[in-house]
Amino acid sequence: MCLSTIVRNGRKEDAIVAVTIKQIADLCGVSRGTVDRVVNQRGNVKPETEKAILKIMEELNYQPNLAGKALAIRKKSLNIGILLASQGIAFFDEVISGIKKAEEEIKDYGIQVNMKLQRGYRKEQQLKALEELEKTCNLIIFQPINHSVIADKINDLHDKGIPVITINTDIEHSKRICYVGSDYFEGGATACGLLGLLSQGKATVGILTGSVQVWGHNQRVLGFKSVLDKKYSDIVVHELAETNDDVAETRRIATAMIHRHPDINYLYCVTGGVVGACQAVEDTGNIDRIHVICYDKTAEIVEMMKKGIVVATIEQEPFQQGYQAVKIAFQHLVTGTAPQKDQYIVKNEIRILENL
Amino acid sequence: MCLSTIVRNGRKEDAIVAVTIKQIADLCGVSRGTVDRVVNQRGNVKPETEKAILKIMEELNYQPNLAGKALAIRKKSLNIGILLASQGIAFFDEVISGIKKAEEEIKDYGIQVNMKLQRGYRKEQQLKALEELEKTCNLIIFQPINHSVIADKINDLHDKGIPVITINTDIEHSKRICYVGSDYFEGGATACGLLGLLSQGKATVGILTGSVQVWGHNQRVLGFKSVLDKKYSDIVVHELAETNDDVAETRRIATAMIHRHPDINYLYCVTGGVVGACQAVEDTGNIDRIHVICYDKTAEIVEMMKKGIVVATIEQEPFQQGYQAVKIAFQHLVTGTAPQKDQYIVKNEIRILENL
DNA sequence: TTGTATGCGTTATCAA
DNA sequence: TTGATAACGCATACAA
Repeated sequence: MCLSTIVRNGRKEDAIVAVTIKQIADLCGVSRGTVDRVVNQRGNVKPETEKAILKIMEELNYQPNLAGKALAIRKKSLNIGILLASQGIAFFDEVISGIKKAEEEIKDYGIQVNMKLQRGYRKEQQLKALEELEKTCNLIIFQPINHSVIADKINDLHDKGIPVITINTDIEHSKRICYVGSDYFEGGATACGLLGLLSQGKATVGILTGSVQVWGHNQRVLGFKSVLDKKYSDIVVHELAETNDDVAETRRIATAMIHRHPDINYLYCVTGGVVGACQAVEDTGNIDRIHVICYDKTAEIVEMMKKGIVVATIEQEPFQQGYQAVKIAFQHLVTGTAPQKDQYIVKNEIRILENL
Repeated sequence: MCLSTIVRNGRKEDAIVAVTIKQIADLCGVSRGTVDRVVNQRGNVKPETEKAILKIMEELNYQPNLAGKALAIRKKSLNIGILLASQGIAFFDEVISGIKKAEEEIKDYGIQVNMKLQRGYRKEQQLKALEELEKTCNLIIFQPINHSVIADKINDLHDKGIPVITINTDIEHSKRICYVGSDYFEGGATACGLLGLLSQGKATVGILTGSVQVWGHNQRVLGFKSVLDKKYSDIVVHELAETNDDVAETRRIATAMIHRHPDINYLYCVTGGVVGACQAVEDTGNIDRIHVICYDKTAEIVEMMKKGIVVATIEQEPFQQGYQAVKIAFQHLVTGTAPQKDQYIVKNEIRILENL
């Protein structure tokens, strides 16, 4: 059903009014209670009446009114739990802004948001936090560590009736109801496409990844290489080194890399520690010759863009990640229907100094 | 007031429950009706009681419940009118998707959306459509033609109690309550920054603008030139030609331009007619030498990106333009408060083949 | 100047 | 297996 009236060239295409339970009840000659039982599948309805009601519902394309539901649901005080390993990572500030914005929009539906922020990626710590949250929450949004223990926990929660939405990072073999985050492979492909354009197809690259254990990091590298293989035979990748997302380590590793391969003129930072790479470029006196391509838009990265060391960075709509995840959770809690998509993929956005 | 509970390092920061009119009434020892009169400034309240109620409202940070308002308001059936000069312009398809999405979210609040799509930019036509809409709508979202007659009409509507939100294009000296759209100057700056990076600071450019009469087009050219002057002394702009957004005309003009200046290696399309520019590149046998930078992501532009003629395009979140405009309109209608910002600026997003 | 009653659409409880 | 009724928070018409 659609409330809108679209007028094209003066002809009205449609104009319909919403249907209520009361109307259906009247049409079927039953009470609102009975219709409610059918709509929400509570049982205890004579098969024939149920069939009749379903038919009318179908015909009139009944869709429950959210505002009405909201008011009625209010007493139950539903709870959305959120768990992020965001402590100390600037990227998540925007994610949290998005969460807050969505929370603002749904708060009148009596739905609380309960956010836990952790530091680091230890699976025991994450499990413990999940067990805390499951006591009070009706749905959990979190950024899973890629380990089977976590997947098992998700399935456990699911079976207990607590749906899980993964955010920022997905996990395989789990019953999470959907994923909200970026396409890391595309992110890697974008980096390579960009590097190809900036270097006019001829470059020597050092890749600094966080950890070869992390799925997202690997996906980016794979995406990068796929474009490399397809389009750029004159772009050479000399090395791929692990930095563990640490600035100091990145600085050391990048410096050594530059010394080993003096012809490197691009550093591709797959994840954190970007500032370390930039420092290595400065340390070795290569500001004008070596360019850095990376992800996210932290204050430090913006600084490095102003210095001309980082020439471009790729963002993945952090605000939207938080906003969408909460809105989808809300929809699921209030309507009870499964999300329309298995994955809600945000965009990989290229930023240069001029469109920061 | 905030419903959320944030736990950082195990410490709860806050946990509050929402306040209702009923609670305030009880606390003040008055009836709900009286509180309602104060909240909605309907008058007829003894100054002292009003003061007391306001004090409690302040203390408890009362914020009306949208779901409750929605249900009560429902009988009035508020109407949002939308007017776009979008017929035949692919860009607006996404804007309309955003409008539909927002409409979906607010339809249960009893608010209808009434959308009029026109072809072309004649001010008489636009005035007529506005006069149609004003008969039935409580708020109008539209894309104004930059003419004082339209500004006057906006003020007229405003004075009649019909607030106006401008979308995609803004207009000066008018009482529109806010603008939702892109920053054209930044869009131009982004194009130049990108061109600078791709050409490694050395290029010869032909600029194809739509019309020097259109404010947005000019802003882009100004933004482009500002970056040019600041950063790129080796980028030369040979010509700036008007194409009136027409494909055939763009093709003709661009072809002539290329013949006049055989050293041109970049065409910067400020607005429509991009395909014409690409055809000119093909016609003159310059596919490998001349690159096009443009705006928006239509099917034709994607084609030209695959061919390698368009190397990058800049999008301005068309979906968000539609979505945000309607959501802001909704907020304004339901809460009666002015929008928080004067301008809601969407991002200029750079797209290349890999992150389309 | 203030209070009361009713209804918006849905859910939940109780009685039939 | 059903129907009636009372909330939820707000707006409004009407009564006091």
